[in-house]
Order: sequence, then C-alpha cells, then structure tokens
Amino acid sequence: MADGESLSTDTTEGRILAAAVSVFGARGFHETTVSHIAREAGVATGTIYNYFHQKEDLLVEVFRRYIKRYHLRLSAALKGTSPGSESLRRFIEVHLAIFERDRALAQVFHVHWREVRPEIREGILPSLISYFEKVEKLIAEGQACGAFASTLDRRLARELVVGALDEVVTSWAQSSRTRSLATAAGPLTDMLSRALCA
Amino acid sequence: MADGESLSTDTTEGRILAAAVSVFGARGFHETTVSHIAREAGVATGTIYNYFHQKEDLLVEVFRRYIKRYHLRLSAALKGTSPGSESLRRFIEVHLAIFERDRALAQVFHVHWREVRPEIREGILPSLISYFEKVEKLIAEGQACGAFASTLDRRLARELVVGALDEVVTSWAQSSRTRSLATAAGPLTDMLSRALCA
Amino acid sequence: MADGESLSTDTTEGRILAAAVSVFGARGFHETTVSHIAREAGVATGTIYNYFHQKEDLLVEVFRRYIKRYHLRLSAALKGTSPGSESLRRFIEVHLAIFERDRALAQVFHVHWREVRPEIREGILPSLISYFEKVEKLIAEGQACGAFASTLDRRLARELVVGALDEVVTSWAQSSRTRSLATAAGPLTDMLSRALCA
Amino acid sequence: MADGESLSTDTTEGRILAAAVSVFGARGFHETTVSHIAREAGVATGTIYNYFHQKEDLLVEVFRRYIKRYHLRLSAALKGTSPGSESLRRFIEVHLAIFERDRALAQVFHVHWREVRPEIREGILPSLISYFEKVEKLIAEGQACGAFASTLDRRLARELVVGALDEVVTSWAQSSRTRSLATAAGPLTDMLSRALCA
DNA sequence: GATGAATGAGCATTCATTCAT
DNA sequence: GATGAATGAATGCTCATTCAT
Repeated sequence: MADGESLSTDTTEGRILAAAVSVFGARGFHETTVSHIAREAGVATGTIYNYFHQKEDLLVEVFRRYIKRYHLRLSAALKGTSPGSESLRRFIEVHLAIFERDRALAQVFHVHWREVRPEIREGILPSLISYFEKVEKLIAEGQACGAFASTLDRRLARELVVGALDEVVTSWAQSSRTRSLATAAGPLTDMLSRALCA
Repeated sequence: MADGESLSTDTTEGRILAAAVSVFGARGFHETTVSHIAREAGVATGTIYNYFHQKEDLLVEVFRRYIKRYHLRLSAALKGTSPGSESLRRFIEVHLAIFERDRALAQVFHVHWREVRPEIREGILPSLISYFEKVEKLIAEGQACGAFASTLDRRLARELVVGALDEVVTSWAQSSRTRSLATAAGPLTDMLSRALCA
Repeated sequence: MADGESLSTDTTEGRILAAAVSVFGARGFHETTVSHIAREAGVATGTIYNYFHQKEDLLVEVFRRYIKRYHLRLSAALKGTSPGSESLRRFIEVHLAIFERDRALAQVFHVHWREVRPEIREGILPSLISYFEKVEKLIAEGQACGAFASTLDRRLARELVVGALDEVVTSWAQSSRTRSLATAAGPLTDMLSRALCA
Repeated sequence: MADGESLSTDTTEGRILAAAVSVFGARGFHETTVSHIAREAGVATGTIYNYFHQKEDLLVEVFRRYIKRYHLRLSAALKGTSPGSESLRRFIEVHLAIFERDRALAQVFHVHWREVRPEIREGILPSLISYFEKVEKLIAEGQACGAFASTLDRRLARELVVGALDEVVTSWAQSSRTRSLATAAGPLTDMLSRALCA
C-alpha cells in the first residue's frame, strides 16, 4: 500500500495508531488513557492531538484502516474460490488467521468498539456494514449457485455467521490462548455449512 | 420467590436494581452515572451505597439475579421436551421471548456487561458459565440421544449457538425494532439444528 | 435580604461567590483557576461545580447578584433627591463609596468582566444594561426638570458619565490607593454637572 | 517613516504585527492563539518566535508602535490650534477618526490590552502614560490660557476625558457600528468643554 | 436506613514554546 | 530566516464515593 493511510509505523501517525490498537486491545477503551497510548507510541500526549481530534477518533480510525486491510486480504483470499462452502471455508480461515495473529486487534474489533458512545459509533458503522455486506454477499452467491438454501433469510444467516465468528474469536482472545484459533476453522466451517445448506 | 434476592420492586434494593437495568440498558455502563440510577429508582445517591459497594457491583448483581430467573424460566420451559432439536427450539424461543420483553435487559446481557473491568467481570463469570453450561448440556443431551452429531466439539458448538443468539438479539436491540424477535426463532432454530445434526 | 440569592457567606454558595469576587478581583479572570477560588472559599474544587456549571458562570453570577445590591443601595440613596445635579451628586458618591469599600469588586465590575467570551458576556448584559438605564433615567429626569440640557443625546451623555466613573474607579483600583476615591466625588460631580447642564 | 519600527506590511515582522492587531481585535487576547496570528500573517507559527519572545510581547509591541503613530498624527493635527476648546475638539476628532478607521485597533487599545497579566502590562504602561500625558498637557495648556478652569484637578480631568473617549469608542466598537463615530465628536466636545471650562 | 452536599483523584484536552531540518 | 511537528505543563470539569445529619 502506497496510500497516505498505510498502517506503517514509519510515520508518527502510524505509530500512534499501532499503539492505540495495542493499548485499547489490552485494556479496553475506557480503561485506556490518552497518555497510555502516547507512552506506548513513544510520543508526548499532545502529539496525539496533532493527528486526532479526540480520543474516540483513535478507535474510529483504527477500525476504519484495519477493516480496509481486512477487506483487501479477504478479497485476495476469496479470489477464485467457488461460491458456497469453499468460499465460506476460505473466509472463516482468513478471518481467524488475521485475528489470531493480532490478539489486540481481535479485542478491538470484537469487543471494545462497543464501548464508545453511539454518536461516535456512527463513524464505525460504515466499516461494520461493509463487513456485514461482505458476509451477506458470500451467502447470496452461495444461494445463487445452489450451494446454500435459497429460502434462507440472508440477514439472519449473516447474523449467524457473524455471531459465531464473534463468539469464537472473543472467547479465544479472552482465554489464555492455549488453544489455537486456526484449528477451529474446520469444525466451524462444517457446522456453518450445514446450517446454510439446502 | 420468597428469598431475599427477589426481583420485586417492593424493596428499595429491588427498585435500585430495576433502575440499574433500565439505565444501563439505555445508556451503557460508562455513560451511566450512579446519580442517574438513583434518580430513576427514586432514591438518593447515597442510598445506593447502602446496598452496593460500588457501581460495578450493580451490574454484577443485575446479572446474577436476572440470570437466575432466566434459568428458572428455561428449566420450566424445557421440562418434558425431548432432547435435540425440540429442546433447542424451545430454548431459542424462550431466550428470544425473554429479551424481546425487556430490551434494556437484552442490552445489559448481550452488550454492556463487556464494558466492566476484567477484575469485576470475575463476578459475572459464574453466571455466564452457568449459561454456557446450560447450552452445552443441551447439546450433550442431543448427542446422547443421537439427535446431534457425536463428533461435535461441544465447546465450539456452544460458541456457535451462543454467538448466534448474541448477534440476533444485539442486532434487534440496537435497531429500531420494527421486526419482532420471536419470528426469528423458527428460522434460527432450523439453521442451528442443521448445524448440529448428525 | 431574605431571598435565596443573598450575598451572605453563611451558605456554601455564598462563600464561593465571595471567594470568586476576591480572587477574580485580585488576579483577573484568566489568571484565576477554579482551584484558587475553591481554596479561598475553603471548599473542594468539585464543590464549586455543585453550584455553578462552569467557571464563567461564577463571574456572571457575581455580576448579577452584586449589581442587584448595587441597585438597591442606589435606589435607597436617590430616594427624595431632587432631579439634576443633586441626584447626580448622590449617584456618584454612592457609586464611589460602594467600590471604595470593595476593591476586588471594583476590579471585577470595571475591568475583568470584559475578559469573558462574548457568548458568556450575554449573561452579563442584562445587568449592564440595567446600570446604563439607571444612568440614562437620571439624565432624562434632569432634562425633564430643566436642570440638564434638553438637547443632550442621552446615549452619549450616559457614555460620558459611565466612562468617567469607569476610568476613575479603574485608575484608583489599579493604583496603590494612597488617595481616597470619595474625595473625587465632589470635583467629578462638578465637571459632569457642567457637562450636562443647559 | 524610515525606521526599523515601521508599520508597513512589507516586512515579515510588520505582517505579523498587522495580523496581531486584526486577530486580537476580533477575538480578544485570550481567545487568540499564536497559530491564529501566524495563519493570518501567512507565516509559520515558529516564525513568530523569531521576532517576538512570547505571545504577550505581540500585544505590547502593537501597543507601542501604534501609539507612536497615534502621537505623530495627533501632533500634526494639533499644530497651530489654539489651546482650550479648539485643541480639545481637534483631539477628539482625530482620536475618533483614527479608531473609526480601524475597529480592530480600537478593540485592542480600549479593551483587550487589559487582559494581559500585570507584569506584562508594565510594558504597555509607558505608552499609556504618554497618552495620558498628552491629554493632561492639553488640559494644562487650556488652563494656562484661561480657557479651562485653573481649579481643575488635572488628573481627574484627564480621567474624565480619557474615560469618556474610552466608553464612546468601546461602545461603538462592540455595537453593530450602524452609527458613525465621527458624528459623536461634536456633541462630545461640547460636553467636555463645558466640563472643563471656567 | 435515607439523604445529598462535599470530596478530590483522575483525565481529556489546549496551546505557548522549542528546535531539528 | 522559515518551518511546523513535537512537546508537556497546566487546567477545567466529571463523578464514584463518603459521611454528618
């Protein structure tokens, strides 16, 4: 990525965002102070405000940028897979792989974003919706090729898939991580496939 | 119930807890002040501290008491149902019915309890675990009678069911509720049944 | 005064307002911190916020209450004086006497209120206008009885009187006060009388 | 003027000072940030510190330079006028004309300079005193030629004149300026002349 | 038990000032 | 000289908690 919104830690802004993920993930939004993030990023407190208007914007921006990367990775991974169970499997594998690699990010995405006030959550909504739409599209494509039941309520089916992933990742992230997330991909895919199949 | 932990609003304590559910549900844990709850309960701020040591205990206690009632209702509803899909259906119906009747409670149970600090979450854990165990027991019984696949990882299967319910209820609670939760029970049961079946 | 807005220092609110006058007067609005006022009032910082929404409200409220007392004193003093120079003399004497007795108050009224932001100044405006109207009324009555020139622009005449008092008091308050304010009353009245006379 | 202290906007320093007048005048000293001035002057924030040691020095320097120009203009205008009312009239006309032409400057001179801390005000004092002395000299000359009452307390008389001008200009500057300042010159002179005359 | 005024630690945020480039 | 990113001290304000009545 060569755009100005890269996630690199070469820039001060990038370092701040990386620190935000790390600290928000470890302590939660409300238990994190701006100074915590500054210290983690190796900058002064005031520096944060040269880049972000308020504390809550840090979370919104983290969400926005990382979800963009999430979509890029997913799109790449899904390229060429056949609709239905194969795509679903790939999707679940990649989702779990991404968050297994970054537990703090997992916490931010699955848990801590819920802590911010509704007004601010507005800023997160578009990212969230794009995620939901990706899942619904995957389901719709499965239906179109006859792999998934055409009678499924797509919204509900999406809630099933999203909810299951959410719980699996959250549960893993808050545990002592002795088990691996990746190993859950197979069984989870099997269950969800059956749930969605005709 | 004749025990000292009833949920009645006849007692000051009961009124405080009911107010806590209502306000936590509407505003979230961190956006709620103890004074908010006191006002809603019709008592002075200080009175709350005659019953609860700290703000977080309110949430813990809400969780504890309502989950107890939740178990009572579930046990009653599941009595006499045959293991497997029928029990699952009944379980989902009751779960959705309970939270459809009390949206604030739904928010507290599915969203806002995650806001409290880990130390405090300890107090919630037993209730949460009892809920998880109920679901796992339901799955185990289904397996025992051959209704559900015996190869299922019970923990993962539980995460699937719990996650799905979570997402469905959360999604409903945060929307404008034009749709009814109860109508989701059928389709959701169908999907989860298929997911779990042999 | 038996109203709930007395200036007594028996109440916490009264003590805070008295402290506000004292500290604002001595240091100016921007050089005063809320903690300064709290310390002077002998209360905790947070206590101030049980009575006033924001720092600026302290200044507004000081202005409002003391101007009320100012009007009461003036009205009493002007009762029975004949319009024109006699009223003017009395007015000037009382004005100077009031502020000579309380130098901090003098600074707040003549100088420091100008420091607050325009939005907040709105709250002061009614008090200020009531003061201006009192002066204009005094001039109008003098004109009515032929003591003051009927050709005077009342607004300009008011600005003359108000500006002169302002400068005299400000100058005194910021000096080392070796001279007395009261002694200025006579000569100042003489000049202003001539200025206004037919 | 060929000296290094010109008010021209050809130099960076001149542009900064012009910007300072403009922004201080519009927003007041405390509501103005150094960055505001930098933006208005079209320079970087740091550049300001190549010319001025601290923010407050900007105000002091503005005062110093503009008062110098004020004196030059006044001296020119008063040249050849006869002492007493004629000089007074000329003085008032020029004063009002200068500030009517530059409302921001009016605000700085009549209002906002009071906002700076006493230590810093020291730097303004000499300029202020030179202004006071000009007024007192005008009064003294009027007395010397018998135009003004020799019994006048010159300090008090100066406070009268200065205070009146202050109030008139301030009032105009903070209003919506529908009226013209210049038209006040005549009536104001008349009143002040009477006030000072024998 | 009930009250609510008082407390003060804690935190987000601002902004004058510095300094490496 | 010019730049503007970085700094961090300073402060208004919140709110969980206490306690005298």
